[in-house]
Parts: sequence; C-alpha cells; structure tokens
Amino acid sequence: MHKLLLDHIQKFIHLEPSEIETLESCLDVCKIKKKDHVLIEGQICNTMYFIVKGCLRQYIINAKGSEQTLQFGIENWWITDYLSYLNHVPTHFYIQAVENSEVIALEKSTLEAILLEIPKLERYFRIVSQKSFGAAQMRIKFLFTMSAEERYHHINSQFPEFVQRVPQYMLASYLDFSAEFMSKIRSGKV
Amino acid sequence: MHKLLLDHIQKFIHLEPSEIETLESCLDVCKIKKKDHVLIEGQICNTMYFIVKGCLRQYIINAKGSEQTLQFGIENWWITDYLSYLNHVPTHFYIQAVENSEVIALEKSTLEAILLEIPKLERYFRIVSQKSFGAAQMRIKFLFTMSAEERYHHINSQFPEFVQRVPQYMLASYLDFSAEFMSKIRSGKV
DNA sequence: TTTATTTCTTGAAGTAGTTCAAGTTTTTTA
DNA sequence: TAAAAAACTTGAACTACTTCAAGAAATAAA
Repeated sequence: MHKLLLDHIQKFIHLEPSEIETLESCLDVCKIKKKDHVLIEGQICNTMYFIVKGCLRQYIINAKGSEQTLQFGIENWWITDYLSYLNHVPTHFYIQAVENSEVIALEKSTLEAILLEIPKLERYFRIVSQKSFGAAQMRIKFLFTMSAEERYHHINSQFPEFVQRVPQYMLASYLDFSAEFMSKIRSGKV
Repeated sequence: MHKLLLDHIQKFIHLEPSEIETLESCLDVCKIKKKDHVLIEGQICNTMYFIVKGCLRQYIINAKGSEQTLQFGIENWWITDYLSYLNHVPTHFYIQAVENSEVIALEKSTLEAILLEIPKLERYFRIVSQKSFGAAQMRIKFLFTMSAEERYHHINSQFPEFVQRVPQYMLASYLDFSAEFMSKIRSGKV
C-alpha cells in the first residue's frame, strides 16, 4: 500500500506511469509496534519515515529524566531528524511509535538513488520541507504567544480527534507544560 | 554582488557557466534600511529574501502589544514566511531589517520561472529548507529543555558576536524571556 | 554639541506555572 | 479475569519567571 505516498507526491508534482513503477519498486511498507523506536539519541539518522497509518513522535529526555515530545507525526507526514540525516551527525532525538503504525522507511542511499533517477522528486521534497518549516514557525509562534490554557484550548478546538488519540502526558509535554497542569486545565481547576 | 548566493548554491549543487549566467540575470541586490519592513502582518508573502549583508528578523506583536522575535537571519540565510508564500495566505509575521542590510529578493513568479529553467535548483532549495527545519527543531529543543539563564549562556557561548550585534531586548524575546530578566541574568542578579 | 530617542538597569510585588507525593482510574498483559 | 502496568487526578508548597515604574546610559539625529 504505497498508494498514500504516491497520492501525496502527486498533490505536488506529476509522475509518469514509468516513474510510478520505479518508485513503487523501491518502497516497502513496514510495521512498527507501539512504543518501538526507529531512532535513539546518539544514533545517526539515515532514514526518513512516511507515515502510512498510525502515529509517531519525536521526543527528548530532559535533564530531570522525563520525556518531552517535540513533534507528532500522523498519516501523510514525514518524520525524521533532518540535521542528523543531512549532516551525518548523532541525533539529539528519539523517534517512537505512539500507536501500532505502518511507515515507508526511506533510506538515505535509496532516496539519493531515486532522486537521481527521478529528479523532479526534488521538487516534492522541497515543498514538503518548506511546509514543515512553515509549520514549525507557527508552532513557535503559538508557544510564544499563548498561555498554557490557551494552547490547550487551541489544539483541542483545532484537532479534537488528535487530542483524544494520544496520551495526555505526551500532549502536555508537546504543549510545554506538565501533565498535572493539563489535568487541572481539563477539570477547570485553574 | 550575487557571488555570495552563487557560492552558497554551489556548496550544494554544481552549476554550469551558462546556468550561472541565467541566474545572475534574474537576481538583484537591494538595500533595506534598518527598521524597514519587507513583510507586514496580513500581507501575502510573495518573496524569499537571501541576506547578502546585515541582519533581518521575523517577529510578531503579541496580545500585550509587544514584539517577540521568532527568528533572526544573517548573511547566507534565507528568510521568508513559507506558509504564506506556499499557500498564498496572509502572514502572521513581520519581517524587518535589524541593521542596514542587503538582500536578494526573489519573487515567487521569478523563482518559479528559474526553477523551470534550472530544475536542479529544486535540490538546492530542498536541502536549504530541510536544514532550516532541522534548525527549528533544535530551537524548540533548547526552548523546552533549558532555563532562561541556560538559554542565554548557551547562545552567548555559541554565538558571542551575534549577541553583541542585536539589541538585548530583541534577543531576550527570541530566547523567550523579558528584557528585564535578561538584564538581571547579565549582571548576575538572578 | 545639544536634544531626542532608543536601549538597558534595578527593585518590589505578583503569578503562571512546576514539583512532589499519594491515590484513583484505565488499559494492557498473562 | 486477575494482576500488573500505564495514565490520570488532586492539593499543598514552591519558584522561575513577569510586570510595573522609574531612572540611567548609550546611540542617533539635528
């Protein structure tokens, strides 16, 4: 089932049938069990993951030993550590499945080969990463301008299904406040 | 003086002399005076700016009416609002020169034409935006894991010249604390 | 130079969040 | 279906920061 990725690509560029075939031959869907990691701090990240089904998250372990989620990825998103990937340096991050998930894991060497064969895919990855960067800028804006309570209500009104989908403590850390405080916001005790 | 941009591009891809010529014919350096804006909240962002000389920043005005800097750009960086640029929607941001600066302003229509003529530039922009996204991820990590004091000392040890280069209150908002608190950190009164 | 503007500093009072610890509920595993 | 593990809740004490207000210093403009 690479259809999802092919459709996603074709939202941004047009592919010839032969190119679709080439692509399909390089891609494999693989399953990742809930809580399994595809990247661990200190490793070099050599793979980009396209999420076909499920949910992954990127997180760090802070000085106090607790996890903080920096980013979630769901269906139709790419997730990776671009800095580690591009510069071939050890990553600062963990990437883990939040649910049982299916991803297309694209190795750097495979991707480079595909890009040589189908150069117009550069355009696809260019647009996708520009959008991701734009989203990261908006995320920083929200973190800077809203109070904890506002951040919770904002995500809850924009993405109510998503809020139900992930554990509260992960969402709390993603919104940069404690799980306890989240609990108080939800019960109106703040 | 497009040499800086051409050099930057050629760090990532190889250009033929003819391509360099094509490119040069499309580019113009323009000057932006300190405090002038190249983007104002509500406008649609149609331009990417490559900074040849000087410093620009992206900021917002928060609910209390004060400015918060989300991003700085210096020599060899691109600055724009990618979401507004790609989706043709009004921007949430201001982009302003912090110093008298020189930039290469690349209009969307010009860029699209250049990309058709020199498709391998897609690769350049792909890599640049992936790096930017990686940097944004690291920025979120620092904001999440370090205290205000740690963030100040970190930037001060990593980029001491830069810390001297911009007003303290702008840097404070970039690091997400108040100008007053920055002053106290610096004088050791915290 | 003088004046105006911008930037930086300082202390006092306030607050939006954290931390801890213990208990409860829900989900998963055997 | 029992037991274990994971996730959520609650209140009390604390703290890393903010806000305000006023003045001092530095920079830019006239």
